[in-house]
Amino acid sequence: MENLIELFGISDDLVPQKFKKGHILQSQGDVNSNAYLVKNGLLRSYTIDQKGKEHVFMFAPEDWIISDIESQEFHHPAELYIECLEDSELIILNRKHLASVELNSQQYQQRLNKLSRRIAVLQRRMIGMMSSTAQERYEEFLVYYPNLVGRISQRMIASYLGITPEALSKIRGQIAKNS
Amino acid sequence: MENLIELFGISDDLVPQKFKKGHILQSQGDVNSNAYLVKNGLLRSYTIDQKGKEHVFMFAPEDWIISDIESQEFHHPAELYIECLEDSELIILNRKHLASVELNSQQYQQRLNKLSRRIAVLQRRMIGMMSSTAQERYEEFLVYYPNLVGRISQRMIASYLGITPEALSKIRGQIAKNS
DNA sequence: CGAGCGCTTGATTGAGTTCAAAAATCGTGG
DNA sequence: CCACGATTTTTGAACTCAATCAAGCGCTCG
Repeated sequence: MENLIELFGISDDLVPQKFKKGHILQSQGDVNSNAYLVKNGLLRSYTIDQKGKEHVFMFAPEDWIISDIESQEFHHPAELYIECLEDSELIILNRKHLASVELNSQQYQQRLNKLSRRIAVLQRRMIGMMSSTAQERYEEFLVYYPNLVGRISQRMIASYLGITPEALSKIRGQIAKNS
Repeated sequence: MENLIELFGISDDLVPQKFKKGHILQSQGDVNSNAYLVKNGLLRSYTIDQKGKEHVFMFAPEDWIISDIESQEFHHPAELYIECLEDSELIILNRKHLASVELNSQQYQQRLNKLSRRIAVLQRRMIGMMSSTAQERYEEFLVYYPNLVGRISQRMIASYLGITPEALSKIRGQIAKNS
């Protein structure tokens, strides 16, 4: 946890702030987007597509950092909403912190490492999306995020998996039957 | 192009090597994986799933860098094959180059920038995968990679889009009819 | 206590897959 | 440069997984 903060080369003025469940930290289209370090609680990022449907992009429980990278790094309008799924305490990292003064080599390495890890996760998810059925993806989700399952509504999990809540409910019924 | 090499802090011993179309540079399971900088030609990375089906993960034309990040960065067995789709000239960047001696701050920033960009691309692709039909994804592909379309077989494009070649053929037929 | 939200269940529909076979294109050796 | 075999692309019919539509149950929190 401590080293997550060191990652940004700053430790003053980074006081955790409290937000209520349901609070939307930033919206699609926002230009000055932040990154959020979760001290405790749970966030999600998501988009709303042309047809008005939500798609969860990622969840961020304790010790995770969440942001719209494209917006934050390239100053584009954000594609993602970021929302509190629980009452949460967050450290807000704005552009000033992120594009901060000279970092040392180790801090850079840590940042590179974090980004690489995220790419690895996305890579696995993309491949799963292309090669696995909804049921297989759900079972994989249970394995990878066992501690999140109880905290997140089925609706959100379905949205993360790229299916409808109805489809997930049927899959769960199916799994329950075979055991 | 030049600055792509500078990105790795080295300019000696990085001589382009030639490979024939069809050559497989690395396979699923390989542990000592490299990154490949394409001077000219065209590469793809792909996996083969449990059912024996190929899924194209990305294409890399001139000036792109391609690698299995998880393998390269975290020393895991590679999940991706990397293959030449055309006769190609490549600069091979092995771990020694990538985990190289002290980079300067600008070089680090460039690397962070490259990784962020790749995340942005993956993010867009994931969201498209969840919210768009096969036809919409194909049309978006035509817009984003107009210069690749003629160089890549329909089979590969279908695989990149996450559909079968038959489905893509029907989509193309449909589009041709309406114009 | 009631209204609304989340989850389930069932019937119907539809986008894309699978299987099969024909037509077009590519590449290689003669 | 042509011819032949192999691969790619197209087309069609049957099928499947997940979406949609609709209705009902159970909570919670207001």
